[in-house]
Amino acid sequence: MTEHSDNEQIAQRRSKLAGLRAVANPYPNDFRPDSLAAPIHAQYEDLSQDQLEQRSIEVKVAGRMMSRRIMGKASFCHLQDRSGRIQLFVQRDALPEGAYNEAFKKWDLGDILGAEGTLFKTRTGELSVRVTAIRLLTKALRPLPEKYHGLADQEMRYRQRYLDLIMNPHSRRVFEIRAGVVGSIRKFMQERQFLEVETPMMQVMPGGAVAKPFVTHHNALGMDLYLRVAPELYLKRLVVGGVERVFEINRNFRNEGISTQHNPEFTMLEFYQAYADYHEFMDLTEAMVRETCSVVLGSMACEYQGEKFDFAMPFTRLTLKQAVLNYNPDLPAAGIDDLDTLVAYAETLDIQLKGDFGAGRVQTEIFDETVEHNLRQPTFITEYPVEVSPLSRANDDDPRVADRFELFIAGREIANGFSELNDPEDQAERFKNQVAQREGGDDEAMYFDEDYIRALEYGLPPTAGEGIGIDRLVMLLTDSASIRDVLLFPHMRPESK
RNA sequence: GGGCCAUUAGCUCAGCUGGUAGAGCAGUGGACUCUUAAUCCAUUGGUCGAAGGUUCGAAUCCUUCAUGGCCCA
Repeated sequence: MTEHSDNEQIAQRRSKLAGLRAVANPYPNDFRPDSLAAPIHAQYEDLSQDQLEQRSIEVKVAGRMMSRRIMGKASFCHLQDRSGRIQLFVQRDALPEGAYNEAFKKWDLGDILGAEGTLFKTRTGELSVRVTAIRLLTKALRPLPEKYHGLADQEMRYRQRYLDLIMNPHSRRVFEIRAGVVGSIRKFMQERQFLEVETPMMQVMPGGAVAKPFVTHHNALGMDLYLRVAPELYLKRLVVGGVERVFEINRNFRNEGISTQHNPEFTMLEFYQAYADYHEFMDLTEAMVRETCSVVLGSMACEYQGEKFDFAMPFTRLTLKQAVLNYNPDLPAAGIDDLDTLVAYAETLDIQLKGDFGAGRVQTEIFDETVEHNLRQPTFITEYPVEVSPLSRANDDDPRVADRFELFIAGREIANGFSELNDPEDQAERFKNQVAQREGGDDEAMYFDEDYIRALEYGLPPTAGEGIGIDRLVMLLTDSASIRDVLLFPHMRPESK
């Protein structure tokens, strides 16, 4: 069906494929490599050509042909496997009659080959395989991007990630680091006796975060379901059930705009620990960030977009009010809790406020506008207003603030944690407030979750909880400017044709 | 949602104040048994993102749309 649109090069490859089909199956699956490029280099790089000659090391390698230099009756080419590249030296007279001219020379860049031979060093010192047998394992019908510049078009890199991965080793490296981050965090949690669980992605009532959900439909049940915006309420049900340390690393879905910081689906770590509070979780978070960074980067520092970040030293801790005052010298400290003062000040900043905002909400708006992007080195902001923390425990000394923190690095929110609200009657009141906001037109506000209240009524032990944005952490550790760079298949609008 | 920029051969990119489309790589044919952005000779390949408009004439100017990027909300 795409045949009519084939360009000349694809048409040529198709006709080569037809020729191959006439002789044998052009997609055999009986070649088994016994070596990988990178380990071959690691193990034998230091041997001289004489030593290699003496030891006569035989290898079978497989991979995609990325380059080829034909010099008459002999050729060099590079195979790329999952570990890297290895050069092959292919000589007509070392192969069976016809294999060189009738097969090898007719193959194309991008084809997947299997080769067998002995290791040697070229005159320029590159460890290579002197090939004694070579086969085509998969014919590639489409030509690869240009060998030198590679695939540069960002849109194509996202839409055709497979091509990006073939052409850009750095891109592959980003996703290896991503896997390392997730693996390291999982190990970190398991070492501390947290149990990994999976809770529903499709929920009858979305909860656990202030966000717009996606709606889907269950045909057999004849009902709408929501894709979760957070696993929070389910994880706390598990703590009620006695799973005193629990975590989940999984996808959340939020029906919001797309930007370099936001993808409709993204990955969060959420974890809960009974008999702990938010202070202990700040300590835990510091330890986790340090360990993750040193596991994946081998260092407790990283560089992001030209800026250096050091995780070795203690993270700064600052209350939200103090941070607001620090970055807004014109705001009188005496008026930090006074609604009229805050509103008047917010208006000088052109911040859009709604009539029902209390002092805490206005403080938060001022914080978002003036402070957040300035928090470069790792900084915990504590004592968020209860007004913007519907699931957090209120502070014992000041009921206006919650026992909550957020961690900022490079001006971005990385983590959000708090001592959990485990008073069912207080929680029910706060749900009612959320429902009132929803009825007032705020479609990000929460629903009243009766079963969650029922669970709390059985008793949620005093608990600390936290969420960490994995994508943003990976961006930081891979020096990626856009969340799309750390998602294998970021959301894209359909291609225009 | 708003502003700016981009979209030309399979890929990476040129294309000036409007005059009828180019390079490198890749491909094809030829030479070449130590190359590595291999080299040398020859050569194929285009609905210039889409649709309108202005003009004798549009890749180029204008409008709308599509997709992407960056900045802002």
